[in-house]
Amino acid sequence: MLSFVEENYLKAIYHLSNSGAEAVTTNALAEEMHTTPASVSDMVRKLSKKEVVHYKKYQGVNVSEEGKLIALRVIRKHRLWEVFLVQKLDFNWDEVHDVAEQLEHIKSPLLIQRLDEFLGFPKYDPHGDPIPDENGQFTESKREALSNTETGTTGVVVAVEDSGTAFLKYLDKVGISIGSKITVDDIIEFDGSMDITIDQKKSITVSKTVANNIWLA
Amino acid sequence: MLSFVEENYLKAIYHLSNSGAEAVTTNALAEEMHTTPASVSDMVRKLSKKEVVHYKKYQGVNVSEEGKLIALRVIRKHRLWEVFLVQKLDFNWDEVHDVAEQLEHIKSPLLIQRLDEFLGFPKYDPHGDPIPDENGQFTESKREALSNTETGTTGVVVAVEDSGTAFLKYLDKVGISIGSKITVDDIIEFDGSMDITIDQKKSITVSKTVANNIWLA
DNA sequence: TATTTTTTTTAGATAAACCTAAACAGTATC
DNA sequence: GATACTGTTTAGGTTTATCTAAAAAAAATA
Repeated sequence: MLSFVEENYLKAIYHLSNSGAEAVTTNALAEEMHTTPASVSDMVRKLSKKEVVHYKKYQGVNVSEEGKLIALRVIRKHRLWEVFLVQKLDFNWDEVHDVAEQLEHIKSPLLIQRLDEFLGFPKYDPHGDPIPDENGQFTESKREALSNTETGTTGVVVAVEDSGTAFLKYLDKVGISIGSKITVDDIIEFDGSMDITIDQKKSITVSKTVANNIWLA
Repeated sequence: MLSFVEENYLKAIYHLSNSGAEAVTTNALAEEMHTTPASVSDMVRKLSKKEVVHYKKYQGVNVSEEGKLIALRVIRKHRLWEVFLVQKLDFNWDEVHDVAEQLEHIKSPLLIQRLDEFLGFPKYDPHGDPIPDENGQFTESKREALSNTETGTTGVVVAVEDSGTAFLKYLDKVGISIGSKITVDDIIEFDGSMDITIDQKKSITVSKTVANNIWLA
């Protein structure tokens, strides 16, 4: 049985190795965990002894098969709680993260099973991120960053890459949410910004940075 | 901000001083917390420095006004989560305690406020124990043990004294739950057992022991 | 290739929550 | 009132997760 802290490290390692380099460096992990490289070295050695990560000195870390499953179960809990908070308790999607960060560590398989059922077995969280099942399996879906599409493309927003408050507030302001239908009207070559129409009503221009953070399907 | 462990000590001190002696002894607290008297001494000194308990060496402990409010807020969270587990996630009332023991330490005033609202501002948990408000105030209610009533009395079950699995299973079997309407048809003087009617439908006989553990209002 | 810089690890310390063993305070018994 | 007993506290040690400072390894640069 892993501690809260160990679970959080595992989640961070899984997350980092899923978004870039194959081996997660000590410094990157220290930054992600808001701690020092020295602390990371200690913890990683401990996780390695528990066989939930693969680790060789100076070579970075990666989750083991067992560690990956543990990380995915924590992610599952996190995302199910986010659905609960938004759908049942009327939280805004930018208010849920800190609370879900706590709730994800509650240990009770029955609780998660019942919560899943209560929520109607959701497959995506309020940010559009997929919810793995208890075996760590995702319901696969093809998706594409808005910034990768061509003029004339139409798609539905299924996820956002950046879950930070600032970005979500911006999306609320311009009227984009999960489920919004977006049509690409024009792409400005100069800076990669895009003219888009939201739900066939409102037309706006979004920067390349914004377009990079919106997933369509 | 208190740690999980400190919150649990505070809850235990509050609980013990509310059910017996005025000053809680080190040994009693050690037993309640499943730890050693030495550990209790350490912790109590620490809580005293934080001014959440009153403590003089060799004289036992008691919660301070501030400590009492903290303890009551933890109890509030515990009981609200119990209501959630039973009402929304279909837990049996004898399955909720361990999970609520974890959930009670989640720190988010907004979460508790919204949960309270979602549950319809319940005043009692599934065992009939009263839920304090955020200021530690209980909604007072007059209640009476079934065993203390007279023939002809009608009342609603508002609480059970014994929350053990065996008793709760028995109540489920005979069809008594919180909210059941009970009419006292006859009292057998010989052993104090009672003939009662449940919800104006089913008539059964309950022993004095059972009647002692059911609260009516 | 030698040297500098960056990254990573180790060494040694700290705080929280616990432990065992020993000392001390308070109470009961003779 | 001295002695024994029980209850409580202190002393010293452990584990977990952190830190700073220093050492070691790897990478970058001259």
